[in-house]
Amino acid sequence: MLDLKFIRENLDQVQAMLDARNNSLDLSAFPKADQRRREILVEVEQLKQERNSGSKQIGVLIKQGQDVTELKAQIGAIGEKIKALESELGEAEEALNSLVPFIPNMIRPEVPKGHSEEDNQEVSRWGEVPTFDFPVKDHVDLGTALGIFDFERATKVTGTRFTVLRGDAARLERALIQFMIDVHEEQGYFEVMPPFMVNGDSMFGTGQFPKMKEDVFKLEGMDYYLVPTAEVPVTNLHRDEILDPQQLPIQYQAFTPCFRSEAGAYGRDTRGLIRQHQFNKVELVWFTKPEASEACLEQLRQDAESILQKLKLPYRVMLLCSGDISFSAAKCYDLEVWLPGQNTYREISSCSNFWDFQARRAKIRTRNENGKPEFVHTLNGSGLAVGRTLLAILENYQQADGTVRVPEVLVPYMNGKTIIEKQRM
RNA sequence: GGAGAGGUGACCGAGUGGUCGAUGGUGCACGCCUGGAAAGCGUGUGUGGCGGGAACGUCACCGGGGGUUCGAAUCCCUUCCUCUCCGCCA
Repeated sequence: MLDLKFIRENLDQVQAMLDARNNSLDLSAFPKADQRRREILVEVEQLKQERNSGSKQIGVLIKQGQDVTELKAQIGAIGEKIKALESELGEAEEALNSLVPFIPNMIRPEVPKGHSEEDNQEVSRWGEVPTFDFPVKDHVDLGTALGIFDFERATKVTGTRFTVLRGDAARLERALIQFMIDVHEEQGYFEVMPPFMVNGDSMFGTGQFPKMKEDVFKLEGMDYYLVPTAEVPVTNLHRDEILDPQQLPIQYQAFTPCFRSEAGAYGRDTRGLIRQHQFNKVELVWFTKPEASEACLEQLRQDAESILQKLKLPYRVMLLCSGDISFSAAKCYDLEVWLPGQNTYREISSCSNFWDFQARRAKIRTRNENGKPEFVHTLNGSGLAVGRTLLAILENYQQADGTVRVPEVLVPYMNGKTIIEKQRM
């Protein structure tokens, strides 16, 4: 959320940000509602002051045994006025509440202007795109032939966009999770395993709510939601807290499944593991002092990249443009892994700096040098999306006979297994 | 799920309608004392909104929301959470 004062004093900048994001949110109601709120507030407070001192006086007079009937009536009348004004105040606040939480984050100046993912800026590339002297299969064909995926039964058991991993694929998924956590542990991340359901306040804190309500799964009759990413429970760990500046930066990692309704993606990526309602992810989350966050984003990105490097998967780094960057983010890098089956790079990690946007929503603060509370900066990134990593391994490590080599660093996690072959059952 | 007890400031803990943003203690900060330290003594020590250049003023906040009242931490309703007992259960 943006600071009211900031919006008030920089409405042009906020509008320019909306334009850059291709966001058609209408700010025209803001100045009037904001001004009205403050005017009424001043008036209400003045009346309350009168009431407070009057009430105190009544207390004194009663002790002295004097008659207070008339004064009571006077103060009572002030109370009526206050009630009326407060309902007006409520209207002004309602107007602000239906607008301000829907305003996305300001964007860092170095973020390129653009309309869609076409305009994202390539920052770097790592690794050699593999060449094959046989017809390349995509992960669906590979996995189905190997008997490590069962899409049909997953559809029977649950529905579309779910998958059953079998045998070595299930093991590889667990191996990847364990491997990622081990690497990040060494990089200084403290592991937490949070709840996989969160309440509405947490969803608001990280910016999923109120705007993206239709993108998450809600539990019937409860204010509980399946986590769309570990970012939500982990960032909200410190909601309503003032963090000791000496503890910063705090670096967490968390493995969780992620649940997404994919409401806006009906025809897209219907084949295979790319876009599922449920997928696993190891998430990295930072809480930093404001002045440190820009450097921390670079570190975070490196930490995520290191997983791809150790797995020897070719990838490129994209700096998202203003039209493609998410609601809460001020700046975001996507890591895109090479997928031979699609002959293209696909997103496998997203590393974002949220500035003080989430911290303000979730009231996560620290203290500055003068001991005054100030909002922290929050950052997070996938390190990495596990399902897409598995898919990338299958496609990049496939062999002519349809088997798949296990990346060297994962062999110990696979009980020494080096090749994934057709499953026995 | 049934019965009961609670939720107060960084922490402990008073406060059951009136000058209470809240006694006291611990902790913390600064000062005095000391060769130095401990002890002791003194002073200070919440957050947010609004107004103001600032000093400061004012309003709000005693789990959340609503109500009664001239006035609520204190009374009523509702909701969430914690603890104890019973039930159920991986």
